[in-house]
Amino acid sequence: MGKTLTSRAENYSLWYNELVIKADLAEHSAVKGCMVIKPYGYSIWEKMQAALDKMFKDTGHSNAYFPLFIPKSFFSKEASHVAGFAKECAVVTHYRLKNAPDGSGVIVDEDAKLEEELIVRPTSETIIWNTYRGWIQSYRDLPILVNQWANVVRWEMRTRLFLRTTEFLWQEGHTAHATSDEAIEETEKMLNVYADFAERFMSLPVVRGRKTENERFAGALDTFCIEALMQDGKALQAGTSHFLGQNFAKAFDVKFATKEGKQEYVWASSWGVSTRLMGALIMAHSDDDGLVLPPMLAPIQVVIVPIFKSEEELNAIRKVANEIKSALVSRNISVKLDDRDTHKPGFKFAEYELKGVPVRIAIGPRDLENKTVEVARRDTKEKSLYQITDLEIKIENLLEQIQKNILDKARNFMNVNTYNVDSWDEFKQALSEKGGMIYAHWDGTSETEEKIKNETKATIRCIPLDNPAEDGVCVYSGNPSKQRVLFAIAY
RNA sequence: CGGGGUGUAGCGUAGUCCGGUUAUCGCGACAGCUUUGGGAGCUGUAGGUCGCAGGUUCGAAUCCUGCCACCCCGACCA
Repeated sequence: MGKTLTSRAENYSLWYNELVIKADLAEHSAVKGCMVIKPYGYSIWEKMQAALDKMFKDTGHSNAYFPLFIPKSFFSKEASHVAGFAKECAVVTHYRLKNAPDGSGVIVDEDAKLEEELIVRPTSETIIWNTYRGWIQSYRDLPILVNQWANVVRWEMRTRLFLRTTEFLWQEGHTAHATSDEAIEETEKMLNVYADFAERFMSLPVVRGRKTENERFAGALDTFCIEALMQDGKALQAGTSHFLGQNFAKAFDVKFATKEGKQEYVWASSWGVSTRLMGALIMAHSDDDGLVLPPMLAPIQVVIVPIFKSEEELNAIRKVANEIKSALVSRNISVKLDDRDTHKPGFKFAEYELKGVPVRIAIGPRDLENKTVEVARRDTKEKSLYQITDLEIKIENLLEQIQKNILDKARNFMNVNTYNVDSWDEFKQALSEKGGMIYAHWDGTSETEEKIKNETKATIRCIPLDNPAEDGVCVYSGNPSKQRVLFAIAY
């Protein structure tokens, strides 16, 4: 069979690439750096979207939609923002094609040059804040709590399916507030929504923290993030939430009248997660046999595989299988009955393992006699015989257990691979030997951060929010430090 | 964007250095029979712009030029 994966130990990055393709999540398109998200992969993304969208709505946000194109001049208005994104923008310069005179196809019509070029959005702060100017006059118009689900384009030099693609899907929340405190509160609230989502739905433990000045979002006063640890010991930034201060309000002249009748600039936050979460999900839990999906995000939670020798046997099993299916569906469990007679059970077992279906129920003639089914869980590969009575309740419990077990396993992995380091030699050795999340003292300067990055490739992922104060000396410079920060090699 | 590698049927590949009948093999697909509690067996059939575009040549998968895409390493980044 051609569907065996390269093992993680052999070549982690090859394993990842093969898994994404063989599990039918996505494939490369004809366009450099852009992927086709296939139905199975997209249905996982839809589950993520649905859960996040509900969390956004529950915290008072509404969805809206802003244009794909941004006038180039908008980017000049916030200096650090343009500095951060200028190098990776796709630019629309013309609006028309024409037939080539030599009949070789179509060419750009030079007569159709745009007066002002349009940028394909790499993020929407500028177009949104330009719009907000018209929406906000008074403190009564605030806060604005808006999210948009959209695609964005960042012309990255090196791409990888889901982890970094030229075009990607994401959501971006953009909020406007009357006070700094309120905007900061929003920034932190949404960071917590992300962390909560990661743990509850993705079974992914994360570290919440604050970015250093170097790693801050272009145009933000403060950037918060959640960082997760992948199985190869590298960290992955899984979501960010920014306190933008009044930077965009000033750039786009968005002021409001306070209760006292004074004109003041509006305070802002923005926050986002992307299809990169798919990459995090895949890399955090999957094994050498394929995908391992937490039940809450699995498109198919339970697959039923009949085992039969004859058409009559299949019919008898099908009757029981359909009863089980209905019982499970009535408890909101998504079930697929794979009664194809064109593939053998072993083939189906392997296929659903590759695709990460959390629970498999096999029913054969023996089971019909004994009123049992064979239940196999994807996370541990354990198989056991279940009495068919109240099966839906048992399966519901099992799904919860699997969800929890995957989280526990990931958390344990993170704990084992998180450690304190107190000297430079130890730091370098830890990075080259095991990777993982390293807590070390840092003198707080960008110079030191930069030097550490150049010498080891490790970056400060964040200054964790729940960081205890602790006196120490910087592992690199030996200068005094008040707390440890989180270092890792990152995706 | 710099360095290295790759591109031959849906997938994986031989052939490329050293040009020469009808482009190799396996998996998969299709048909039939036998099978079905961990990726089935046998027999037969179909499937190819050799990444794309030029060029050299009597003749190009093979040599030359340009381009496109993917993979790895760097720089950049969610």
